[in-house]
Amino acid sequence: MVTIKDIAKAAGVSPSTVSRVISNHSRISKATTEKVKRIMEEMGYHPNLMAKSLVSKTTNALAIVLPRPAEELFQDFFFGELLRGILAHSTKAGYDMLLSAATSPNDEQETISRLVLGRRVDGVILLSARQDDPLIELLANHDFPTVLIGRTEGHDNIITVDTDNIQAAYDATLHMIKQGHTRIGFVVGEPNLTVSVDRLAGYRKAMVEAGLAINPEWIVDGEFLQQSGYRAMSFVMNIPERPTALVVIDDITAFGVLRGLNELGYQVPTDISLVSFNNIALAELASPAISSVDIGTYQLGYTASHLLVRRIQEHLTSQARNIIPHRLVVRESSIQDFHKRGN
Amino acid sequence: MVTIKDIAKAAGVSPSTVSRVISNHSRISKATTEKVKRIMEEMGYHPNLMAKSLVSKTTNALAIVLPRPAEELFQDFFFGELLRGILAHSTKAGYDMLLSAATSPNDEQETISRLVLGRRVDGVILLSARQDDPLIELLANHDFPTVLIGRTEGHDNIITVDTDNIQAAYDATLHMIKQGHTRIGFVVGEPNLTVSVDRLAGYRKAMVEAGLAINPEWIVDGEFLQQSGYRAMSFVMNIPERPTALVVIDDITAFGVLRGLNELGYQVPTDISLVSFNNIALAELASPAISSVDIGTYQLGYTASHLLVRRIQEHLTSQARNIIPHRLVVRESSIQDFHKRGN
DNA sequence: CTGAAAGCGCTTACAG
DNA sequence: CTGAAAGCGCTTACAG
Repeated sequence: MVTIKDIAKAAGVSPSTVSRVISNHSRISKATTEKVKRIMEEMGYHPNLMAKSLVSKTTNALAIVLPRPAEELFQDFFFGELLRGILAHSTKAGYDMLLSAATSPNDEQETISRLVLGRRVDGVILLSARQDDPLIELLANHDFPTVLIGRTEGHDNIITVDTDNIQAAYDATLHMIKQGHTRIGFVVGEPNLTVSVDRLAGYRKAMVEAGLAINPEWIVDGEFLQQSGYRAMSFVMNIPERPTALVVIDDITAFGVLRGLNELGYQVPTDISLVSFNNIALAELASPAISSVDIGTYQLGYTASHLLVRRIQEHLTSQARNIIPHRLVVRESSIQDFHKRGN
Repeated sequence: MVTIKDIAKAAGVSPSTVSRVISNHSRISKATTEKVKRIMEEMGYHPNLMAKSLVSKTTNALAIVLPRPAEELFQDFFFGELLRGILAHSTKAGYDMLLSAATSPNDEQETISRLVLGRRVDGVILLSARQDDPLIELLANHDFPTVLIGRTEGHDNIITVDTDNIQAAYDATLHMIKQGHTRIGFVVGEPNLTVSVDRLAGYRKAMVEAGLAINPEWIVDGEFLQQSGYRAMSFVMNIPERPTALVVIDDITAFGVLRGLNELGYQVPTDISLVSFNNIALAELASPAISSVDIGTYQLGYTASHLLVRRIQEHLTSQARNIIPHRLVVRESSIQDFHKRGN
């Protein structure tokens, strides 16, 4: 392991000078700079990042905290796309990303304390928000640079990047209403995630504004669906006044819905229309292709990293709440004509 | 920031003693241990991980190197599942994971040098193997603890965890042959990935052993497929002696194939049968459900982390090549009867 | 069972 | 433009 001292000795200068050359310090003669750089090259010098961190009190690393249970999350392309956006920026900004998963809630607290209070990272990105998340509490109390993808209340030192999920669900539902549907159902997700709460609210809002009734039986449990798409859909389709359209919490769930309907012999969109959220790559490859609200997932991730780095480097808390625009991508699953035209 | 010195002072002992309490050193009196622990709790002490790393010369962190272009990889559930397995183990073993993406090949070398030679991590997991990968070269030359998910040749200090892809493709092809197919095609992936090479080889082997001819036109370019599943499939289905079955490089590509066939009005498996690889969660939710070789993706990841940690902690190079067993999961896409029974 | 001292590899005022 | 010195927060022989 070649150190700064070795370089200094070989170059006939002091360690301080070598250090200054490395950090492009201004007042170093060109001659020295060149000589030192040449020798570093020759001797294969690489600065010890730990030593650097210790004295600079920065790590040039960020942590991504995966929502528990990490078991499921990767089943969703959504997180992959989010990671892609985060990494695109953080790599460019010169930050390493630490991926932190926790098995239990206690575990999670401990892991984060260790990383954050142990100064292993300079900032944290939380990938999802629960109601009254103790983790957010912890980070806010320490005023630790944090960006949450999602929303939270009552902590204005936590920067958030989010979709306007109420509006997004409103738009999706309105799309169905415009297609002439009046009996529109909603397939819910995990209830204590804010995203679930918001999307359901947007759906309700659109229905109410359009003067349409909501039959509680039209609200389908997405969790139940996972166990058996067949039975869940069988139940929905046998309600006397069954919905003719469904707004589905996310694309993966929509795949389950599609599958259940298929097994029952129903056609989408002829028998029932579908729209969902996130617009993962496969939504387009489903048969029929699934209409989905594109929430700019990559952009969410990229922006999260960007805001976090800015917060760290410039010590300025930017706007607390940042919204990434969404847009509905209409495909076969919600347009009757698509099929009839044999598209 | 409360340090070991602060604790020492408050507890009326030396910093050495505090350090020993933290690391559960044997010969420390119970009384001192308890007092120090209590005070650490009271004062909210958290060890500075960077300082610890500097002196112990270990980081308790591993790096995952994402294959370039990171742009695409997350589009595949496969990597998510792999990450899940890796994290499951590394978290348990007390290692943090660093996620490293590189934009360009040069960049990649530089990033890895920085992490590895800068002692930021104790080991590296490479997620995919190319022919003559310079990264493998670099890591092998430094004898740096490395696990490759895939295979490589001529570096016996690189531990590998892999699927027997030749056998897996052989099995998948044989499955088709047993269904009575004689004209079986293959949809290839990126040609310079070893996994592509191996799966194609396994397909050829099965065909040759069964005495079946391979028409070069039956080998379909998966890359071309991405641009237009429609045109790629249209080409295949219009070959005079068109294949009646396709072995597809992976599930995502199979979705593209399915989509192209659908647009052309062909039925799977009635008109053409399909089998693919990886068995991502969505394979089961496709319509029809896709037959796929389950390669134990989670297990691949878990094992990779396990072997790496063992290599680091016990300094023993385990078996260079480790194979995770695979098994074919048969679904509708390759069984005519499935459909006829209305399953 | 415990402490004083040296050191891990770097940075950064301070002085010249 | 450059160097000597102190220090970041920890660990670990060495000595008692």
